Amino acid sequence: METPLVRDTILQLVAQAVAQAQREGDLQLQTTPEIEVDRPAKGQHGDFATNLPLRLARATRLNPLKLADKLASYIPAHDAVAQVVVAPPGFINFYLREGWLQQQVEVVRQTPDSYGRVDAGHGRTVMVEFVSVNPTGPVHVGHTRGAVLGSTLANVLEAAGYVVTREYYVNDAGSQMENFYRSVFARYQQALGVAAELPANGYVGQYVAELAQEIVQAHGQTFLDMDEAAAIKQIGDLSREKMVGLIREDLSFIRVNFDNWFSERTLFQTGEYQQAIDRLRQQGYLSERENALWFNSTMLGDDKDNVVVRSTGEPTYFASDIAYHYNKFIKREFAQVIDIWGADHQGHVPRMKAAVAALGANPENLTILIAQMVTLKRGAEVVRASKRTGEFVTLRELAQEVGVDACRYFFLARSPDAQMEFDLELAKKESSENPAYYIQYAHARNAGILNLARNREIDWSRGDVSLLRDPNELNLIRTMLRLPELVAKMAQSLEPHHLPHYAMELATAFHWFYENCRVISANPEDGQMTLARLKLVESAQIVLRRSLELMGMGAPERM
RNA sequence: GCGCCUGUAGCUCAACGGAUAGAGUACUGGGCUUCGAACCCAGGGGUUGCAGGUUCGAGUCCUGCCAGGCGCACCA
Repeated sequence: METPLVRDTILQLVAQAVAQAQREGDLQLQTTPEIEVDRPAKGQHGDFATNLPLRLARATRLNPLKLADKLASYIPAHDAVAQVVVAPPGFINFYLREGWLQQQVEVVRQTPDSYGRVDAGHGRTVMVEFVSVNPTGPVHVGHTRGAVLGSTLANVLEAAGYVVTREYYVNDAGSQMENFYRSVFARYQQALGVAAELPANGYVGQYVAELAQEIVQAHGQTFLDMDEAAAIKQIGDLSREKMVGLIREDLSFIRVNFDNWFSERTLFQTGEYQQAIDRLRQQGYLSERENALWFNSTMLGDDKDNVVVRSTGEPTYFASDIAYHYNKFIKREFAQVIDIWGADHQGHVPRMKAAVAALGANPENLTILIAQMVTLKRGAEVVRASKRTGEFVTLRELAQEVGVDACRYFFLARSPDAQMEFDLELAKKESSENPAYYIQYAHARNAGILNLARNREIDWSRGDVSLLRDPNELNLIRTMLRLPELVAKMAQSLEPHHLPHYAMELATAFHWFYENCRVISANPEDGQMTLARLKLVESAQIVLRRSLELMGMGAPERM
C-alpha cells in the first residue's frame, strides 16, 4: 500500500486552475507549462507554494501578481486545503486544513509498515551496483562511503516502488588477483620456513600473512608438495573465497547487504564476454592497432579510444566491464542501472556510457554516481590509504571505533559530490554527541511513552485526533507528512543525503512536542487529551522508525 | 595542458533558479519534585573564494580568474 502525496493533490488543483483560466480566456498559452509545487522555506508562507505566475509572467506579458490573483480564484476547493493566499511578487501559497492534518495521524497509524512508501517507480527494475572492491584486501574507509550511499539509495528506491537488485561485482579475474594469489603463496612458503620473496608490487599487508597462516593451519604443507602453478591456483581459490567472505562480513556489520554477488570470472565461463565483444565488432566499434584490440569510443563522443584486449591477448578490466554491462542491460534487461564509483574512476564514465550505447542499450538508463574521496586523518596527520602497502584503516576498525549508526549517519549526511575529511580523533570524540543519537533518542523517548501507556493498560484506540491543536502537535504532523514526498524526490534525484537532514528535523519536531505537550497526565481531566496524544506519539514513532530504517540505522526502544 | 568535483558561520556540512542563506558542533547564559536532561530555550557568529553576465529573482545557471581534490595506462 502506498502513501498518497498531498503535494500531488495541490499540483492537480493548480493544473485545474490553469485549465479553467484558459477556458475563460484569462490565460493564453502555446504550451502547457510544467507546474512546480514546493515546500516554502518559511512556515508563514504556508505548507505549499507555486511560483507558476512568476514563470508565466513573461510569456503572457501579464503582471505576475494579477496573474496569481486570477489563477488563485480558479483553484477549486479541496478537503485538505484551508486557504489559498497570493503573495508578492507572485506566489500562490497553500495552507493545509487543521482537520485534515489531524486525520493524517490516523492514516499513519493504519500503515505502520508501509508509511512513506510511494509509487514513483511503478515496478521498474533497477540495479544498484556498489562497493565492488577487488577481493585482494579488506574494505577500507574510502569504500565505506559508497557502501553506505548505495545501500541507502537502494532502500529509498525500493520504498519508491522500484524493484531493486543490490549487486556486488566481484573482480575475481585479472592480473591484480594473480598478484594477490602469488603474494599469499609467498607468505605461505615463508610461514613454513621456505625462503620466498613477495612478487614485485605484491601485497604486503599484514592480512596477507594472516591469510597464509590460516591456510597453513587448515592444510599444512600440502601446497609445498605440488607443482608451483597448481599450488598458486589452489591457494588462490582459497584466498579469494576467504577474502570475499571477509568483505561480506564486514559490509554486513555496517548493515550493507547484497541480493547478488556477481563474479567477473563467470562472464568468461558463460561466453557472455565473447558475445559482448562480438556485438561491438559487428557494430563496427572495434579495430586492431599495434597488436591490441581497441574500442573506438571516440566514435561515441569519448575523447580517446580504449584498449579492450592487450597485445598479450589478455582482456583489460574495461573489457570485462563491457561484458558485465552487456549482462546487466541485454541479458538481464534491467530498465535502469546505477553504478556507484569512487572519484578515482571518474574519468571512465564517458567510455562506459559509450560502451553501453555501442551495445545497443540507451546510455541514459545507466547512471554513474561518483562518490568523492575521503581523506582520513588522525588529528592533523593524514593517514595514507594504500591497499598495496597494506596501510589503511578498514571499514571494521572504523565502525568499531565510531559505531555503526554514527558511521552511517556521518557518511550519509554529506552529498557524494563533496570531498570529506574524516578525522578519526574527532569522530571518536564526537560519536557520543553525534546527531545520529539525537534521532535515535527521539525514537527511544517516544517508545518510553508508549511502553508506559501499555504498562498502565491505557487503550488509546478511541482517542480523538481533532483535539490535537497545539502548534507543536501540528508541527509534528506536518513534519511527518514530508517523508513520503521526500522518498519520491530522492528516488528521482538519487540524492539520499537529504534523508538524515529530514530525520533531524523530524526528531526536533518530536522533542519540541515532548517538551511542550504532556502526554500521559495524572490529571483525570486530561484523559481525552492523553488518548489523542498517544495516537500522535504512535504515529510519530512509525515515521521515525521508517526514516531510521531507510538509513539503515537502528531504532532503539531504549539507549 | 585537458576533463570531472568542490570552495557557504571558528569547525563539519545543508539549501529542487524563489521569499529574511540554515543545521550540528564549539562558545556564552538559562531550564529537571510529573512520560527518559543523549533533551529544551535564548544569544552572538556570513560581502556564499574573486570579477563580470543572464532575469522579476542567483549560494544555485553562463564566462573568466584564484585555491583544493581526483583523473587523463595495453593497472584495476
